[in-house]
Amino acid sequence: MLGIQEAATELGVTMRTLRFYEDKALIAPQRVGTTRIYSKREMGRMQLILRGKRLGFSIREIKEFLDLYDVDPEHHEQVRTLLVKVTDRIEELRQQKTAIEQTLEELLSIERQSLDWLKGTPDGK
DNA sequence: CTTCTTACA
DNA sequence: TGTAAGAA
Repeated sequence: MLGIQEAATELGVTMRTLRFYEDKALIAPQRVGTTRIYSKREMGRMQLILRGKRLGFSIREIKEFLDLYDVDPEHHEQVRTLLVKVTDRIEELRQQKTAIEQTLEELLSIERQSLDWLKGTPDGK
């Protein structure tokens, strides 16, 4: 059981971040009076939240996944939901990748044309 | 001094 | 999410 300061340090986030996710109902640390206590469970959930964020999932998506952790002990529906989200995310990234490649090609084309134009001018360069 | 809440950026 | 302010 850790205090908010220690929990934050261990997770590499700030106390604000922990309170933020609690406000979004992704975690629900115990309370001793008004001070928060972070158990192994909250720490584990935070690890998953942080990873979900790294992978580009929204807080809502992460919450959906996390909530199944309690409702579905065997993690059946949980894994299915995860697979769907992961598949969607992969597709989303592929589209972004294509968009970036197109923009890049367009930019490279302009760069080439500019360079060529410069070659034909007096003080060219 | 540390944590909490609330509000604003 | 950071930061600030006032309470506990």
